Amino acid sequence: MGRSPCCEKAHTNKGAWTKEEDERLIAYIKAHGEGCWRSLPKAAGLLRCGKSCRLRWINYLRPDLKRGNFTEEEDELIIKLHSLLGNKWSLIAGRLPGRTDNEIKNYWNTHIRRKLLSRGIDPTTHRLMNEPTGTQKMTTICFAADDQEQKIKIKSELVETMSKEEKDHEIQERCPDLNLELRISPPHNQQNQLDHNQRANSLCFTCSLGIQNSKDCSCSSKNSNGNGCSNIISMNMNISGYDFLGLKNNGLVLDYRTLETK
DNA sequence: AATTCACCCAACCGCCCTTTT
DNA sequence: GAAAAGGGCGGTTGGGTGAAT
Repeated sequence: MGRSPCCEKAHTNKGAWTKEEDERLIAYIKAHGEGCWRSLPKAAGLLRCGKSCRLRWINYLRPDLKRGNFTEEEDELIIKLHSLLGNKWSLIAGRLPGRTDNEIKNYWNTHIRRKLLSRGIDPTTHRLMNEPTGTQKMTTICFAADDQEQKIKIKSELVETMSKEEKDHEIQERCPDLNLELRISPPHNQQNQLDHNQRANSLCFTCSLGIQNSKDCSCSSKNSNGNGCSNIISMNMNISGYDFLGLKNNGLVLDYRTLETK
């Protein structure tokens, strides 16, 4: 069974919005707020599809939009977020205040793709384009480097053509790389001086991704107050003022749960 | 000056997911 | 539980604009 169209196409305008239409839409949303896009056009006196109104508002008319060129920092942030999230433009936009998913998507396709290609980086995989393809494999985040079961799982993913030595080396390469606590944290003596309250506020990696109470979550098991964790990422990196993307964060913690909010 | 080409970006389309009935 | 409705997302398109010829 097909779905009914979102609006009556025969009686709706298409194409570029006029100034008058913009003003009507702004006035209506100022008076009534966002929401119920289906009924909005009629209520606002617009001959537009509700979806079209929503898009126009979100991508162009919203007062909190930041217009103008992307900064170098925004460029790098987009690249790093894209390497983590792929074409999840709305999630990426969630980390760039004032930017829309459509704007970022367009910017990616027109500027950043070319920029990466000029650096010899594949914009889809974020790998060097001359990197041998024989070792390409699925990316796995390893939460416990000395976990034998995890090593076996990774080993099974590695390509058949690799020798045992290569596979072992690959495992050695992968797990330490993912032990973010060891790599990014301040020196050990500083580590020990972490304020107890800071620890109490930290989240494990799975919780930072918004996956609370999962089997990988170690928040509740490590601390008497139920908050500490062996996979502390956000708090430890925050000490140096850089989030786990390697970007200066001015003391703000990157919490993936905020990626959902726009 | 006219034409062609390349680029940019606003807007549309169709699908998917979530919520409501 | 199924169907419908609503909203959101990513891919694509097409018109406008400036540069190159």
